[in-house]
Amino acid sequence: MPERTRKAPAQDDATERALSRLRELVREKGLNSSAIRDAIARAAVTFQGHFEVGDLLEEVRKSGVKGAHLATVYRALPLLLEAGVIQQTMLSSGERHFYESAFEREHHDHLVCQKCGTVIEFRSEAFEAMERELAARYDFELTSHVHELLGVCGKCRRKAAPAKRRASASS
Amino acid sequence: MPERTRKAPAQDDATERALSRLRELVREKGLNSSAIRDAIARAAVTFQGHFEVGDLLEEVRKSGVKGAHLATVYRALPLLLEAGVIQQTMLSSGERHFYESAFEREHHDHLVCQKCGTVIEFRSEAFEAMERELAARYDFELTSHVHELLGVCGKCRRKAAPAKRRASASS
DNA sequence: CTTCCTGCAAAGGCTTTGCAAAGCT
DNA sequence: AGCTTTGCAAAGCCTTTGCAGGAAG
Repeated sequence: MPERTRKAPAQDDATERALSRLRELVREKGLNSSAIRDAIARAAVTFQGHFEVGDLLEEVRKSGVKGAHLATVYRALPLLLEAGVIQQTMLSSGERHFYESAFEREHHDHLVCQKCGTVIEFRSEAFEAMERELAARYDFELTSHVHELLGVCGKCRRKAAPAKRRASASS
Repeated sequence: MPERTRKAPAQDDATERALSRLRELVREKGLNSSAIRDAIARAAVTFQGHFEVGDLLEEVRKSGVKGAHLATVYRALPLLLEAGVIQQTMLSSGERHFYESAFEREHHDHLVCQKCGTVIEFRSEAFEAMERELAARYDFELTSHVHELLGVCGKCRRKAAPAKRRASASS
């Protein structure tokens, strides 16, 4: 198979490191390790893009684990989050719960096209600096943030608005 | 009864304007007006702070409308949103759906204390400017955004930190 | 009179939980 | 052995929908 799921050479290592980290957390908590949970973690780290719980389960099953159950994925999620393997994202008005791989990735935020659903990640040190400043002003200790810009991408705009001739409707 | 729900003199006017706007939208859509929906709208505009659907229903009932039903509130929500009477907010990781009055209010974002739940609103033109710039860079036309800073407020920090001498807290 | 609105109840999604069996250490 | 983990099914939220009667235009 041509490089379908192959990402970058460093990625496979990262997956392993993520698994180690998860196992470490599991050990710290005095829990047991489990092949299924590892498979879930692996699927989560390797997942390209944003996913929902069902997507993750599907991915796990694709990876060979046949009996995996949705409840099990749900039960694994808190651990994955705590281990920093995944993080929650808030796409599209919070109607659904999305996650994405978060291991050894820099924090980033999202630009979401409301027409085609395209998600673009962006990172801006300037934003972060301003956030820190703002938090300080309110005597807050920041732990995280959510920053999502909703709009319409250029492609969709050109597709939808070729009849843009300043007629009636505005804004 | 003393000024319980009295806010500012301009606020009552705003409530009426919000109602007018809603009625206008209703008329445009060829729908009927209804006392209950107005009561829901009124409760929404007057609501102090963020609320969920249940809170809104409660408020409506407090206002004298006894039989109001949850389904009715749900059915009114899209209209209130479209009329710009309320807007959705995305507090605390999108696990629940919050709304807040949005009529004739400037856009603002939130700073949320994860310990005590306090929500502080902030507005920063600098942020907005940067967002516009960033959107432009990606050829996006912005329609809205979500920006929420999560952290711990000073009060909670001072409350929690000094007593931090417990030994084996497995938390 | 026709169409919309409402309460009620039932149905739908998604997520969590109780249980007993199977698995890890 | 003594714990955790899992599948399964049932229970739980929150939200939506179908229906019949009441209200608005």
